[in-house]
Amino acid sequence: MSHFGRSGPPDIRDTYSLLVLNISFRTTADDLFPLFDRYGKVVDVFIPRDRRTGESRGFAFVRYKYADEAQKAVERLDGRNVDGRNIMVQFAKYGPNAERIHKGRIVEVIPKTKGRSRSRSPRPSRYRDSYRDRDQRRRSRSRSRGRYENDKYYDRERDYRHRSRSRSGSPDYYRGRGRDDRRSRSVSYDSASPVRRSPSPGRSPTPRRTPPSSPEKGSHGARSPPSKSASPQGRRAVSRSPSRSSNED
DNA sequence: GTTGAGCGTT
Repeated sequence: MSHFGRSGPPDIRDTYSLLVLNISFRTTADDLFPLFDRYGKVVDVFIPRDRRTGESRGFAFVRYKYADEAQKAVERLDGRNVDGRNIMVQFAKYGPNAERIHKGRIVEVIPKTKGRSRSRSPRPSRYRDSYRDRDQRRRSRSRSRGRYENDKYYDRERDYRHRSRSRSGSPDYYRGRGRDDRRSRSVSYDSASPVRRSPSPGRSPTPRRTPPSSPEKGSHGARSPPSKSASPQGRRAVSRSPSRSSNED
């Protein structure tokens, strides 16, 4: 537990980040710290976890104080069996802000001023793209892909749950969960109950009161002629097409 | 309770 609460990134300016992949989902930073600390001075160990479930994503970041120790840890811990899983230790390739990292050390990709114009600050607009890329990869990580080898089953089940909720066709279940969590912020992660929100019977998302246009309005002076005066067959044959009559409900 | 390519937090 190196950072739980409000301890952000300590200092990565003089540290070397190692990426540990293929770790168990229940492996915590405390389990990796003593293991990596054996080979050098570990500044901090961070394991990205899911914001919804809070579980580990299966990889961790270990920051060493010196590069030689980090290199040693990579060669020594790479391929080690941790918690029954063969972990893969390697130098981090990208930084927290998607900076280029060489040998675990952050090498700024900013163009060299070389006395050209030191006052000019580069404005890398890659923040947007980098975060977008991360989100896409993150949501692509589904915990159920091998089980649903048949896409039709997966799609059918997904549609079954969202058939009446939202037909926006979002291929992600994050939408529904995100909205549901957003609407009830008082719920905590550990206190999250799997209970579904009670369906609102009086749910009327589109309270359209007056129609935007009435073709019959102004023609006869009355938009709703008496039923006994006008037969439904006559109205349907005039204003409604037989093919679109099924849409009326 | 499940899963398994990849690159990170106040």
